[in-house]
Amino acid sequence: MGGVRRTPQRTAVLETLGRCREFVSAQELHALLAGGGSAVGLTTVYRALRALDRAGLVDVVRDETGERLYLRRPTDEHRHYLICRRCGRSQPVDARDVEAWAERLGETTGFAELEHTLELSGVCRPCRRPTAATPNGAADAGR
Amino acid sequence: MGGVRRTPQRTAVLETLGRCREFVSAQELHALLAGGGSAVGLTTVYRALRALDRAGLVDVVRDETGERLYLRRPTDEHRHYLICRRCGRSQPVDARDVEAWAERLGETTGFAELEHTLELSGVCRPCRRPTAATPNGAADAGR
DNA sequence: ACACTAGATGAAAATGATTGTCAAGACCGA
DNA sequence: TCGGTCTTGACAATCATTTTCATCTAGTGT
Ligand SMILES: [Zn+2]
Ligand SMILES: [Zn+2]
Ligand SMILES: [Zn+2]
Ligand SMILES: [Zn+2]
Repeated sequence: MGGVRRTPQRTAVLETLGRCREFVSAQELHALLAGGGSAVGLTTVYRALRALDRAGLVDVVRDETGERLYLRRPTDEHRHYLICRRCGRSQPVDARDVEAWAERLGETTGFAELEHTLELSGVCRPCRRPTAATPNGAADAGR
Repeated sequence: MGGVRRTPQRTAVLETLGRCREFVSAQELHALLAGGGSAVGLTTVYRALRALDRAGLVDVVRDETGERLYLRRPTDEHRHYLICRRCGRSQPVDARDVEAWAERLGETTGFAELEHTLELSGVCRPCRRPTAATPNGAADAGR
């Protein structure tokens, strides 16, 4: 009985997501899918992403509005990213120190089943230009 | 010209928030205010909380649904909290190591104006009872 | 005390991501 | 091939938060 079933929709979602080099929202992914032939229902995109999240195959961050953004994860352990508030570019950071710190937290606080989310943001070098004004060359690359 | 104006509504929001020992949502705060004589419009509660946030007078966390929760901050520097997923109890943690780590991140990555949010959750000791069943004594304290 | 105006209020409507519904369709083992 | 289970997707429903906009007011200057 039962198991996760292989369907063209899920395949499409995973493939399209895999092609994305930056974090994308469910809505954006849905649009991308619609654009490239394979139209998948928005509801299905949400469900697929949630499944991928549970399966640990994607990293999830929330932007300032609370919207969830997904990125296919290369490794098998969770990561944290530094994301540019201007252009959306993301860069994985080495957070092993934080991971260790978080782990230790369980022992010192008496809390169990610890979980953590760490959102890092800033302004990347390319996005930092002299005086303002300039509408930023490659205007808003991506999200 | 210009400035923040002192109004009874803002006073009420700040006072009521100050009385809360745990994180509360804007909606909850609005209900509390309505309960205790001073009725303040929901919109105003939202605006007041946003202002308090900008002023750095409150700590803000987002629960798993993305809803924002506020707690009046005792000190003048930001803090991180470990929050129980069962009862909502919160406990400030010493995150100086993480703060230092985050600070260093700017130098190594070239990103500027770094910001970070760190959400920690777990299950507190009182919420961990033998086998399930028992509806947990002080059933759901708070949120 | 009075007038004046940038700020502030709040009821109601809009927004927008996410989830629930449920009938119709597809996968896969027997 | 058959049937039960898992999936899909159009659409409606949620729900926190934001906009709108007409009305009010704190606070400054006269
Ligand atoms: Zn950038
Ligand atoms: Zn981590
Ligand atoms: Zn607890
Ligand atoms: Zn911090």
